[in-house]
Amino acid sequence: MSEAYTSPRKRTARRPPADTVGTPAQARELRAQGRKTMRKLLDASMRVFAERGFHAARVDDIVRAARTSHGTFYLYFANKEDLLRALALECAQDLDALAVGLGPITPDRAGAAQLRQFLDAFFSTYRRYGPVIRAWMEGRVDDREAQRLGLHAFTDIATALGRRMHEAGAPSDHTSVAALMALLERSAYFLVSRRVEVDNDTLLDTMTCVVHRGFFAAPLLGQPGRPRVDR
Amino acid sequence: MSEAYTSPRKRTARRPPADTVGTPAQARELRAQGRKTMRKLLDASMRVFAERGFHAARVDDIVRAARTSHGTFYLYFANKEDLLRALALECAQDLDALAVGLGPITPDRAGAAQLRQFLDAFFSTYRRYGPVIRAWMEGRVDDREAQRLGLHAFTDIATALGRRMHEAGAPSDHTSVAALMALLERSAYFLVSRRVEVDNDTLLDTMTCVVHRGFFAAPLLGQPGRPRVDR
Amino acid sequence: MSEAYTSPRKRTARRPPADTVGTPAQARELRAQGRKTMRKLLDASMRVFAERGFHAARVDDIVRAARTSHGTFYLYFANKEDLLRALALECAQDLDALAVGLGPITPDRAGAAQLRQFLDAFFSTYRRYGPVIRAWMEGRVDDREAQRLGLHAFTDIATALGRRMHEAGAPSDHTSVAALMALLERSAYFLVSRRVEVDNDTLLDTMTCVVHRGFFAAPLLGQPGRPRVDR
Amino acid sequence: MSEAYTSPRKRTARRPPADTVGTPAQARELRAQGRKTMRKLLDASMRVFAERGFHAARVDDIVRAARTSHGTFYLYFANKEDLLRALALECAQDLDALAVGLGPITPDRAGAAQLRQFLDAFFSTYRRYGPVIRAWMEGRVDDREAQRLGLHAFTDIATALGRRMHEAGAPSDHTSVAALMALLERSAYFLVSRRVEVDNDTLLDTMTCVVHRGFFAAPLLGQPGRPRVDR
DNA sequence: TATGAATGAGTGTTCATTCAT
DNA sequence: TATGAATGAACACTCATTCAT
Repeated sequence: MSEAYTSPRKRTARRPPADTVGTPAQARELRAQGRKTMRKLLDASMRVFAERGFHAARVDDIVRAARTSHGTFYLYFANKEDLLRALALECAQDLDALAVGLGPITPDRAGAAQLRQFLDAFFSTYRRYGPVIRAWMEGRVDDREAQRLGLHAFTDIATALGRRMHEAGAPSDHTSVAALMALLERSAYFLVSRRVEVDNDTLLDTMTCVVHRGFFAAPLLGQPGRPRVDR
Repeated sequence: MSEAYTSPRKRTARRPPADTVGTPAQARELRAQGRKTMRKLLDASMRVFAERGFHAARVDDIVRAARTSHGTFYLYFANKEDLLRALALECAQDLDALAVGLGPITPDRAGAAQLRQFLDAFFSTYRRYGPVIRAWMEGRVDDREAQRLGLHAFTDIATALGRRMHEAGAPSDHTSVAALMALLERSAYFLVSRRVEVDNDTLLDTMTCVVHRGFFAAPLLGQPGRPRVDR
Repeated sequence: MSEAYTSPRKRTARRPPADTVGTPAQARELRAQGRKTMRKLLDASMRVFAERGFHAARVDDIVRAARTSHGTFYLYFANKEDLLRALALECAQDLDALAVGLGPITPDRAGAAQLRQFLDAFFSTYRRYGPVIRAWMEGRVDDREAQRLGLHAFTDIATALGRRMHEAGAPSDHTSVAALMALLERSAYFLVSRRVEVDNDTLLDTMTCVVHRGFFAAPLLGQPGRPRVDR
Repeated sequence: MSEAYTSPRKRTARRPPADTVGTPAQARELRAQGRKTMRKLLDASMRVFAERGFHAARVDDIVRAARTSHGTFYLYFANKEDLLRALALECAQDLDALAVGLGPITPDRAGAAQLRQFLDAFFSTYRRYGPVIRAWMEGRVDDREAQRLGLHAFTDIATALGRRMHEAGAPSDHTSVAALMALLERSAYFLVSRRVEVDNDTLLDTMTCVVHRGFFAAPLLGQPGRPRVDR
C-alpha cells in the first residue's frame, strides 16, 4: 500500500484531443515549489474538512485556507474527489502502519497495555484523518478509487484485529470484528468531534477495558488508572 | 416527549430567513386529506433519506417519491430542516419508548435475553430512523430544535443504560456509557447501510455477547446460537 | 459622503441570510477586468431598473443586459439589494454635489437663473438615478444601509434648500421643505418616466417660476422663455 | 364615470367552452351574502395594500385579512389586477367628485379657503386609495382598464384645476398643471406614508399657501394659522 | 357559495469547474 | 506555475391560480 499519489490532472470527462488518455494518472513531475503548493492544499483541506466535513467544504474554503487560488487547486487535483483520494492514500498508509504494528493482545495487563497503545495510535490517526474516514463511511463518495482505498485500509486493520482476537480465543468471526470496528470508529468520532464530552485518557482507559473484555475475552482486571467511579 | 408536530405554516411577515425561521409552528388545522399528504411526504422522505442521506437528498427527490409537487412540500414544511424536525420528533418518541422499556440487565441468561431484546428494538428503530439519527450525529443540522430533540432522545437512552450498568456493578461513568452508545449507533449503521456484510441475527448475537461482557461485566456465558466460528 | 463602495464578497461562514447579510464589505481587490465587469453590471442594472423598476427587475434581466452570467453577478454583489446599495452610494454622491453647489436664490432674475440651474442638475441626476431614488421612496427596500444613504442624501439637499428659503425670507419650516422635495421628486419622475407629457425645457421654466414664487417668496417676474400659453 | 363594477370572473386567458365570451365583464348577479363577501375582500385588500403596497401584497395576505379563502377570492375577482380595477373604479369616483366640487380659487382668503378644502378632501381620498393611485403612478399595472381609469380620474382633476388656474390668471398650460398634480400626489404620499414627518394640518396650511402663490398667482397673504417659523 | 389542497412556472442563489492572462 | 474572472447547471423556495369537495 505504498503507491505514491500521482495527480490525475486531466482525467476529466471531456477529453477531446490526442492526449495521454489511457494512462489515467499521468502526473506531471513536480518540482520543489509544486510539491510545496500541493502540500499546502492537502493540509489546508484537512483543516477545512475537520471543521465543515468533506461534503460541506467548498473548494473556495480550501483555497482560501491554503492562501492560493481556484486555478491552482485544479492544477493539482482534478476535482474535490481527487483531493479526497490523495488524502485517502495518506490515511490508508497510516492505518496500514497501525495494522502492521498491532502485537498480540494477551488476557493479562501486557495485553491491555498493547491494546491501549493501539487505541491511542488509532485515535491519533483519526484525529488527523477523521473527515476522510467519515467520507468513506458515509458512502457518498463517488470516486471508486477512494472508496477502494478506504475499504482496503479498514479491511487491513480488521484482519489484524481479527487475527489477534482469534489468538486470544475470542470469537473472531466477521461480525464480531465489524462490531469492534464500529466501536473504534464511533468512539474516535465522539472524541474528536467533541459532540460528546469525553477526554482522551478516560476514553482510552474505558475502551481498553471494554474491548479487552468484550472482544478479547479477557477477565475483569483491576486496571490501574481506570476510575471505577459511577457518573 | 409527546409533543405533537405542528406544521410550521409560518407567516414570516417579511423575509423568511431561508433557514429555521423564528415562528416554527403556527399550524393550520389539517383535514383528513391534508394529514394524508403530510404523511405521504414524511414517509417518502424517509425512503429518500435512507437512500441518499439527509444532506444529499433534494426536495425534488422527496416530492417525486411522494408523487406530489414542489409547492405542496412547502405547504406542509417550511424547508428540509423543518421536515427533519418533524421526523426527529417521531424518532425521539420511538427512542423514548425504548429507554422506558429497558429492564434490568442481570449477568445471567435472562439479562442477556433482556439485552438482546433491547438491541433488537434499537436496530428496528434505527432501520426506520437511521438517517435522522445520522443527521444528528453528523452535527451539520442547523435546526436548533431538531438538534435538541436528538440530544434529548440519546440522553434518555444513555441514562437508562447507565442506570442498568450501575445496577450490574459495571462502570457506568459518562465515558463508558458514551462508548456503548457509539457501539450501538455504528453497529446499527453497519447493519442498515449494508456497507458491511452483517446479518441481523448474527449481529444481535454478537452484540448481546459483547455488550453483556464488555459493558455489563457479565461472565462469558456459552450463549446458545452464538456461532463460535472464526471467519 | 465619499465612502467608496466595496464589493461585499462576504464569507458568511454558514448561512447567508438571503438578505442584506451582516458582513457587507469584505471586498476583494478588483483588478482592471473586475472593475470593468462591475461597471458593466452597474450600468446595465440602471438601464433595467429604468425600464422595469427596481422591484420588478430580475437578476436575469440585469445579467442579460450586461451580457454576462448569473454567476458573475453574484461575484460582485451579494444580491439585488446589495447592488442597489452600490448605486445608492453613487447617487448619494451626485445629490451631495448638488446640495453643495446650490447658491442663494434671490428674488430677482439672478435667483431664478440659479434655481433653474439647480433644477436642471437635479433632473439630470434623476434621469440617471431615478429608479434608485424611487426605490428609497417606495420604502420597500429592506437594506438598512441603502435606506440610510437615501435619507441622508435627501436630507442634505433639503437642508441646503431650507437654508436658501430662509435667506429668501420664505417659510423654511420642515413641512415647507418637504413639500418642495415632493414637488421636485415627482416632477422629475413625470419628466423621466414619460407618464405625463412634459418636455425638459418647458418643465424647467414652469418649475423655476412656480418654485421661485411658491417656495422662495419671489414676486411674479415676467420670465423670458416662459410661455404664458394655456393648454 | 359612474359605471358600476362588474366582476369579470371568467375573463381569463384559457376559455374553452361555449361561455359568455365576448361579453367580458359578465358579472354574476350577487345576492346579499355575495356582496358582503366582496366588500370584505375589497376592504381587506385596501388594508393590505396600505401596509405592503400593491405589488408586494400577496393574495394570501388579502384572504387572510378578509378571513376568507383563496377559492373565494377567485370567485369574485379574476385575479389581483382585477381587484385593483374594482378599487380603481371606486377611487376614480371619489376623485371625480373632488373635481366636480372644486370651486373657483380667487386670490383672496376665500380662494385660499376653497383651496384648503379641496386639498383636505384630496388628502382624505389619498389616505384611502393611496395604494391604488400609486399603483397607477408606478405604471407597472398590466391591466389596461385600470390604467385607463387612473388616467381618466387624474385627467379630470387636472382639467378642473387647470380651469381654475386659468380663471385666476395663472399659467394653466399642461406642464403647469402636471407640476401641480405632482406636488399634490407626492405631498399626500409623504403625509400618508409617514416617510416624512408632516402632520395633516401643518401640511394643509403649507400647501394652501404654496399652491395659492405658486400655481394660482395669489399674492402673499398673511394666512392665519400658518406658522412662519423656521425649522 | 365557500373552502383548503394542489400545482408548477418563475426567481434568487450557490458552487464546482474552466478560461484567459 | 499561478491567478482572478467567468460560467451555468443545480437547487431551494414563492405564489398566483386552479381544482375537488
